[in-house]
Amino acid sequence: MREQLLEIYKLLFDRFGPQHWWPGETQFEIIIGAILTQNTSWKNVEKAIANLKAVDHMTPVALHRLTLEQLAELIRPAGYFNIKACRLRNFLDWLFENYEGQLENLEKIDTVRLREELLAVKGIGPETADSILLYAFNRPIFVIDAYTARVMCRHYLAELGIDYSQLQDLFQSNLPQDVELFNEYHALLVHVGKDFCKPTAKCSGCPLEKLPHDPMIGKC
DNA sequence: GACCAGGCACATC
DNA sequence: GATGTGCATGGT
Repeated sequence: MREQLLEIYKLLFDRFGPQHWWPGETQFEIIIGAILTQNTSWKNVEKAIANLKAVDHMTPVALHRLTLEQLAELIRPAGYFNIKACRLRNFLDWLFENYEGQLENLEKIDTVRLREELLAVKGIGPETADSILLYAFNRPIFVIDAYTARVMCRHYLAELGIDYSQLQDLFQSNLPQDVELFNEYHALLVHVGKDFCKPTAKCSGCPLEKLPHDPMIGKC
């Protein structure tokens, strides 16, 4: 498995190069983006982030001062705006009630505990927590998403229906615990997932095309 | 107009 | 524990 995972990484990196993830200017913006992109295309998230920046509210203090209604209106383009406004508020409440609203106070928390605390925030699930850990806090955690499952299942490297923690363990136990590797690998999987590995797409031109695969495997 | 997009919580069985 | 459903905008 280790060799296969490294081969896939090499094929993807050689074709697409570094992805420079996460798209976001600050640690806080990365976190906000991670929550807003839940089941939503990044293009829509960009509009919501642009709205927040346009009114100079891309900071914990400014965002925490908004009413839920104001927050929801600003993030409307990202979809699910009412529920996501609550989720952002939940995160901010946790940050202010426990860490004085300072992200730097989270830096000293060990990875296992920080993950548990993030998961305890209502609206932050495994993928969102892990995206925050890897991309905002540079912790060696491998992010799993729908694209990851799709690519792995299509190439017979995981069973259909494999759950989040099993798939995450597959990567983390077979790869060096390297933040940069985890960063690029996940970003590359998203890239190939978008371009070539849609449920009904053909594999023609995919850098993984030469590997054993079943093009009929779509959603996992 | 149908389908999909970088999930998650909750209800029901 | 597994499965189904609501949440919502915007692009293809």
